[in-house]
Amino acid sequence: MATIQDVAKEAGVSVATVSRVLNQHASVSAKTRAKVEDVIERLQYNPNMLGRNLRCSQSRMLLVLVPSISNPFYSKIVQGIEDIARRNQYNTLLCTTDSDVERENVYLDLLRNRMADGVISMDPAVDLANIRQLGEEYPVIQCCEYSETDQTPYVSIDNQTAAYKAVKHLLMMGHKKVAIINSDERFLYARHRKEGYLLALEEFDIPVDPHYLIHTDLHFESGHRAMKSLLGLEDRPTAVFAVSDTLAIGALRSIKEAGLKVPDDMAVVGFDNIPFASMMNPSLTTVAQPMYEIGCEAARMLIKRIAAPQDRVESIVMDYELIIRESTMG
Amino acid sequence: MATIQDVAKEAGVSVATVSRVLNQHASVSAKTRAKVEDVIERLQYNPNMLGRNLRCSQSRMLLVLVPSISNPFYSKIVQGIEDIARRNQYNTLLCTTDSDVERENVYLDLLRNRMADGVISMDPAVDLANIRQLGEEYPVIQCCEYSETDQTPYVSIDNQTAAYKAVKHLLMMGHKKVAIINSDERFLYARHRKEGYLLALEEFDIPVDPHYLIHTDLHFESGHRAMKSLLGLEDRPTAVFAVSDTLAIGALRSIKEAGLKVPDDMAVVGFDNIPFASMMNPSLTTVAQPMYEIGCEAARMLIKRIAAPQDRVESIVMDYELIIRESTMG
DNA sequence: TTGAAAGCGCTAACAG
DNA sequence: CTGTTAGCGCTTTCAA
Repeated sequence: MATIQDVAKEAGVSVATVSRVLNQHASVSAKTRAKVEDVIERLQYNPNMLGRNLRCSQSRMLLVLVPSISNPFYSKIVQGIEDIARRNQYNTLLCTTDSDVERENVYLDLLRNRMADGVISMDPAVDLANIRQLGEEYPVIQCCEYSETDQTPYVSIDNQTAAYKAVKHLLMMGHKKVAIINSDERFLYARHRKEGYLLALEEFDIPVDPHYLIHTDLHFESGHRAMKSLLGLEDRPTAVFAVSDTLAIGALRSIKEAGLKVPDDMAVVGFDNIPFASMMNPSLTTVAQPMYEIGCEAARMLIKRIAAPQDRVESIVMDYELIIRESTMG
Repeated sequence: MATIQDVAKEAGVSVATVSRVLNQHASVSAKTRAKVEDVIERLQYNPNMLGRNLRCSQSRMLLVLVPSISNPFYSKIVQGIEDIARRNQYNTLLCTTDSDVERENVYLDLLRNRMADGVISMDPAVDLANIRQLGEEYPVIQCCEYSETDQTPYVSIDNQTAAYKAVKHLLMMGHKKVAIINSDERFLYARHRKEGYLLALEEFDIPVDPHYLIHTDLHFESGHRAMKSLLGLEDRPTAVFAVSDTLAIGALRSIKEAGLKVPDDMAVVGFDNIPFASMMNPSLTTVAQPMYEIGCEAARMLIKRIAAPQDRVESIVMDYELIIRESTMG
């Protein structure tokens, strides 16, 4: 394992010169440069980033906190982050928190340890007070889930309006009994989507039935279970709005197991438009989030912030789109 | 940002002592330890890993190369890797290669740059000669896809027998016309699964119809397209074996769009048993790979290898299981 | 255009 | 049990 010293000695120059060649400094004569490059090639020299990172006090690493990597929604966002990171010579440290505050905190140590130059947090479990304080000390971007009360920049969509439109679509199709399978309301997006749901009901003068309000996590087993309990209701709904495609997919399965037809017996709307949504049978009506672009924007914001920590970074609200498919329009 | 120097000065001890406290050395008196820990707390000191890593010449980072993070098959494996890594104080550097050799090579530079202590490669696109050479210089573990000719340790399943059993299941149900949607045969697992397919056909004295052999990538759009062309055949098959659940899911969609019934008009078997497989309508018969455990084993092997690079590490062949569901058994 | 030298923050001999 | 010191590999003044 050759070091910069070896290269310098072999090329008959100082380590400073080798470093300059490595970093494309203009102030190196063509001849010297050629000589050094030749030696680098011959010795198969690879700069040791551990040394460089210490010296430069940076890791060129972006910490990305996701609740789960299994949900294709997050994978898509991560793809966007990675692409932008790579283009800016950053690497991505992807960490799965399972929405566990403690685990999340361990990962945040990577920031404090200087193993990461900044963090994109998608983790709804985040201790918000914590994140805010962190945001004052380190470059932090919130993605999808965020705190309304602090200044940490975020990228998200208008969850309330999006949910409102999804539910309105069901109501316009004549449904009077619409349930919602929501996630935990400690998450802002869950609160917002519920508000949208309520707004739509109100507009159509439909009273809220508390039995139609279910809270759970995002796994499709949970969607499956939620739908099952909905189907067991005395006065069961004719349509359901699930705040995540994974939940909706679980719900579809439940309905099929009960021998019912979608959308005739039960219409279903999901949220996110993960790639699987269009492959389902029936295909899933859903609110499409621009997942990849959300990731890209978050990464751009973070990189900007790392480069100029004191600059103000504007939060971004992205567009969404209701995609109508078979699960509501047979 | 306090350094170890600050702590030492403030506590009135040497940096060596602080370092000893940090690293839980037994040889520190309780009193000194308490004093130092108190200062650490007060100064909110966090050790700078950049310094430690340089000094120790390690990054405590595991490089993980996956073709794609969108395929739940890989996400599950990555979960296993991450869990084991975390338990051993390693972090995971997850990199998506898109099966692009060049991108992969850029990521492998992270090894050469000492930004990672070892690598788990699941990338079928890997330049095999390359990986072998790398394996001589660095800790490398191959996962799922591997080279038969070199000594780099791997963890995988017996793809040939697994495919054989999957196809045999179809043949036992009376199918005489069984197609295979395979991926690129530059991948060992693709060659093995095809061999298993051929073996089963041979055992049942069924001649191979070249029209029933399709090669493509793993996206479900590709499965969708492949099935469509299969359905367009003059003498179309009555069953299909897809070498990945994603392909099978695309195929299911195609069949439904053609107005045909699964499994009556067309039986479908997938491979992997990703979580979505059981949620499909109809649910998908598939070969279950122990994805999570595969990841765990790969991580264990790598960590062992990093600790003792010269020790021999045995490759592991894991079990699989054919899971029969509605897509073949109505 | 180049080199000498300092130092990023940490760990680990070695000596006491 | 604790301190002194060297040095991991690199970049970057500063001076020549």
